[in-house]
Amino acid sequence: MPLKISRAELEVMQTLWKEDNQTASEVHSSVSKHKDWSIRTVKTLLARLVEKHALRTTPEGRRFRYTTAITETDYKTNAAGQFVDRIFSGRAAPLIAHLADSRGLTDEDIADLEKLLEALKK
Amino acid sequence: MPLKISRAELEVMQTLWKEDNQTASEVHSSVSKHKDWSIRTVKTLLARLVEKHALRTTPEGRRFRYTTAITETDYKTNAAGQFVDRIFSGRAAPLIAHLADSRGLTDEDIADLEKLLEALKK
DNA sequence: CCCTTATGACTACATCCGTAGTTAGAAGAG
DNA sequence: CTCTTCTAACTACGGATGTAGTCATAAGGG
Repeated sequence: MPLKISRAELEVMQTLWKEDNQTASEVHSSVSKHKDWSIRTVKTLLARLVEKHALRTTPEGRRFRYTTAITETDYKTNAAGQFVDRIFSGRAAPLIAHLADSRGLTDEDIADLEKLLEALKK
Repeated sequence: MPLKISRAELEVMQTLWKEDNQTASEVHSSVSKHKDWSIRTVKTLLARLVEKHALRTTPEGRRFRYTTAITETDYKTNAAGQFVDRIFSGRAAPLIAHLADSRGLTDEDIADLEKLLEALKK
């Protein structure tokens, strides 16, 4: 089940990955740093994510706390795979080439990639 | 104007990037190798891509030929950029790490990346 | 105890997307 | 000239998405 998370929903997930187990209004405050959404909107997104089993709720008094049901790593791994499949026919190198080309990689990126390659070659 | 192309539309674009300047029914035949879509569906997608200015039409007798109005390279560069921004906060290295981790890179990928890094370091 | 407020449940609605169907006219088959 | 067929144009329709609004209710403030 390849779990589709929309752009707006992802914003909410990211907040909860950073700080798990928040209430709706806490999520709203956190998200407000980036997005000017009403509390309704945030709640709708939370509800949809619960439907999709990306979040779980635990009752606390008369409200909920939301906790992530999938890890950020799993999600990213999946998303990255789907993306390269869709756009780059599954090949990673062309993707990197495009990124390098269009926006340039930072020195940090390059250093990281070198380390990664070292590790891969073993 | 960050030109949104949906999955289905992308399939059509890819066909035209491979072989530009086709009629609707030619595109339909080409696409049929991968997707079991009716000619109607293909035409709808073509029309939507024209609306989005991703394709242009040239009349030929009483029908059209469709030509790409954006290059595959530009599209991919853009898509890759948006993707890393959205999911990986703009950092390429973590994306590669995820790909390497989850599906493994082919030897070819690794070789390509090495060459790329060589070039980048200069 | 009553009123305001916060909260979850449900509803709304325009747009996009996947996937077509219908219609009207041009062009070729006979 | 008539019938079939191909094509563009327009229409359809359910599900996902972005972005909320309404309603009933529980809880806390005075």
